[in-house]
Amino acid sequence: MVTKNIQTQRKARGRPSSFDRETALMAAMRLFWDRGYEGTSFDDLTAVMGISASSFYNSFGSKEALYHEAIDAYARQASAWFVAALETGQTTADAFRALFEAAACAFTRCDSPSGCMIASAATQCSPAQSRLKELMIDQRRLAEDAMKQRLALGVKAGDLAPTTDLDALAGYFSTVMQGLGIQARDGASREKLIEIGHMALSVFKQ
Amino acid sequence: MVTKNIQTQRKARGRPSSFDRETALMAAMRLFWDRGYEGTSFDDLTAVMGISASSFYNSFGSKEALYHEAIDAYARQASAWFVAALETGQTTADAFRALFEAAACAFTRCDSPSGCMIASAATQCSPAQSRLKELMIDQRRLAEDAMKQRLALGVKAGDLAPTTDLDALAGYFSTVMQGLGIQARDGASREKLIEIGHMALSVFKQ
DNA sequence: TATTTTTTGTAACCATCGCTCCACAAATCC
DNA sequence: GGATTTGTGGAGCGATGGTTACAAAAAATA
Repeated sequence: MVTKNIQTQRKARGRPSSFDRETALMAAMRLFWDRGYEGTSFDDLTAVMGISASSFYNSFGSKEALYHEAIDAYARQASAWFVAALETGQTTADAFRALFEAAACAFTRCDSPSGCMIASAATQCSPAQSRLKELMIDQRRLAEDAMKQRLALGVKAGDLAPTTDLDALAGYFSTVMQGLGIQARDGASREKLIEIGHMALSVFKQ
Repeated sequence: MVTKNIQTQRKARGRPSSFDRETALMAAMRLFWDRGYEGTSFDDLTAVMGISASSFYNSFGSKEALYHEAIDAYARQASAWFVAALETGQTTADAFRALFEAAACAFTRCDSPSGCMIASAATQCSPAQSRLKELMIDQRRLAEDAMKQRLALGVKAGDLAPTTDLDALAGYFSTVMQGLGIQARDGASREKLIEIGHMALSVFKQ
């Protein structure tokens, strides 16, 4: 779909784009992040991206295709701090402490919409968007899996009891993470989110 | 807005309704619960309510007014188990254990959409629905306040340390509750939700 | 300069959205 | 029965949704 410049020497034929694709994609991502798929209209998108309808379809195919790209971009960006945090510290508790602190920061950046684009997406939507709904469920599952893997590492390291129910614990942390997304969306401060994250770590003690 | 039958003796004038208002409202509530406000179309509503457009406006005023009624109905129904659970048991921990178990049950009933109608509503929506968004934020705040009050009772009863940060703890439980709503929406089983709720209680065992 | 390739601007398209109007139907009151 | 009141059915409205068609514009190639 996207024409690759295999030979950077050869210049592109045809009329050049008047906009930067990546910049436009980021703008679209933020709008989707803030308003969700159904809450974001086509006109809002083209306005914030600074392009016309024809350029939109020429470059991104459709609204749904653009949403997919936006989710991918967000997931890449989010998994950066997500994975990095989980690799922080010595103990499993340290890692999850870092994870929640990173989430609290990511969910309350002044240069982005609040909360998590994935956590609060398509929880309620029309049947026409059932495919997107499933996609978001998968994305949330990916995050939960990543947490589970880190917990398994903790068991292997003797950090956690071998009897630890990894699925349940990962589900618990995933639940807190998703809840944090909603709290952030509702205007909770970064400090409040961090405090909540710290409280969630009390499952480790005892 | 609604005509009250002050004198039950006197029969209602005019052509009688061909549908039961409460039944239609419940049907609408479930559809909104499942699809959200923007995800539910006018035609979907009239279809599931079994009435025509004119009867719809005659009885409910507008889509938004109906949504308000639906939210009120849900809040009444939900606060029933919510408040009852918080009054359960001796200790504060008992009360919250009951609360999470009640939530787990309420969020996974086969005769209703999964999850919480309020927790996952309008987290992402178009600016046109900003009033509804604020309404939902208020509703979520009400739940958090109720939890905070129960925690304060625990301090008064000597159940919790006087130094307990009630706001933070209530925020934490509220976060877990909202996360449970998303988990349920994603298809988590009742057992999983209960397990997660139990883990959330570990904040009590210092 | 002519040709080819790609992007852009403009103007529509068609379905759906929430909603209104109005003539008619069905009940009570006098 | 006639008047009054209230609910119903159906047609259709203006606005907006996402999408497409088409020709002009701007670049490389020949």
